[in-house]
Amino acid sequence: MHRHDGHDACRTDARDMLARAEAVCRARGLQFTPLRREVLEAVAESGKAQGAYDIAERLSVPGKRVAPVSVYRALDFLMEQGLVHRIASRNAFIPCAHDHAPGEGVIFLICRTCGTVDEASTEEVEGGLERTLERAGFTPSHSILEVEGDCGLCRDQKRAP
Amino acid sequence: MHRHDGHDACRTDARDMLARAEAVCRARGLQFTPLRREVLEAVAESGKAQGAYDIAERLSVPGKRVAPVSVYRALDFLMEQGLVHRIASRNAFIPCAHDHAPGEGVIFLICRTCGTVDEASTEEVEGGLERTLERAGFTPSHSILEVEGDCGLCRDQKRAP
DNA sequence: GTCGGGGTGATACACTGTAACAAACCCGTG
DNA sequence: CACGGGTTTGTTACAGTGTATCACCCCGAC
Repeated sequence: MHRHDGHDACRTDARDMLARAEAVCRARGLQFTPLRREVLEAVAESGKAQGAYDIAERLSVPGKRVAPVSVYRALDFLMEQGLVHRIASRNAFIPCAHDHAPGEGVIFLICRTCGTVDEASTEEVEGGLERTLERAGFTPSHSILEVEGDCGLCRDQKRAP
Repeated sequence: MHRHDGHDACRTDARDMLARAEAVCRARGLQFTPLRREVLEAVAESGKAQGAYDIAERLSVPGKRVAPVSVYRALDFLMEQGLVHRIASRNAFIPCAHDHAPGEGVIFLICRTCGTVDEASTEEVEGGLERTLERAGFTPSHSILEVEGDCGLCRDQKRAP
């Protein structure tokens, strides 16, 4: 599982992500264009979840404006390739921090204090969730699991300020 | 747990809900105003999740327009009292179908075919979720659990058309 | 070359939600 | 009854999120 030892760790993640994204696209015969790279970088450069408009603003420089619609298209692409996740409760996006085991879902751990979003595996809830759905006669296709609270760092800082 | 035997069942639920809402407000010394009643009725009259603007339109009649902002205020009130839930992945609202055991969460079962939203208890995933959060050093304050898929009725209809 | 498809730019628009202020209402008190 | 304070609602305006549409560009295939 992915853990934030400190916020500098994200920088390293970003480099890994770009390499992974490049590999994924090459393997699937898809284009990893400059825009897509820049959007992925913008998402990856912060542990926090980024709004599409934030990304657009960050990528815009005097003379070259990146419109939100372009960001959305790049994000759609990146999400289809599993490189970016959408946080429904925040209307925001985060880089996918790790390769997921096939068939396994993700729990998003959203820190309400520092805004970072961590990922955890669903392996320990999968069984109970399946039983619950089975009992309800429901056939799942996609699950959203988002938990808001305080991450370890912020909790410690509150306890010993 | 709440089960949809057929869509007519929702009509009955709606009546129960209004009675319960009235009781809850009286017990807490809060006003169950006509607007709040109408909004709750509008939400309850359909098993589907309703958008705030849909509700506003449904409540508006020639000569008396209900503005979305009024609907939002009523929804905020109803959510605070636990009478209505918000579905984050749909930007929509549903009536709360049952009294929740204290300290227990809800899983929303969203049918992508007919749009109805059912509720299930989190009791069978609670343990695994707590262990996962504990391991991640994360202190939860609020969880969102939404599953999209096919409800029993729609699955049966697909299997035997 | 030109034809076609994917990607991008640009504008406009739809949908979702909130801020701010005024008017109406309720209710207890003097 | 009149007053005063809190709550609810109406109204307008606006911020934030996401999509539709069309034109343009690039590049590879025929």
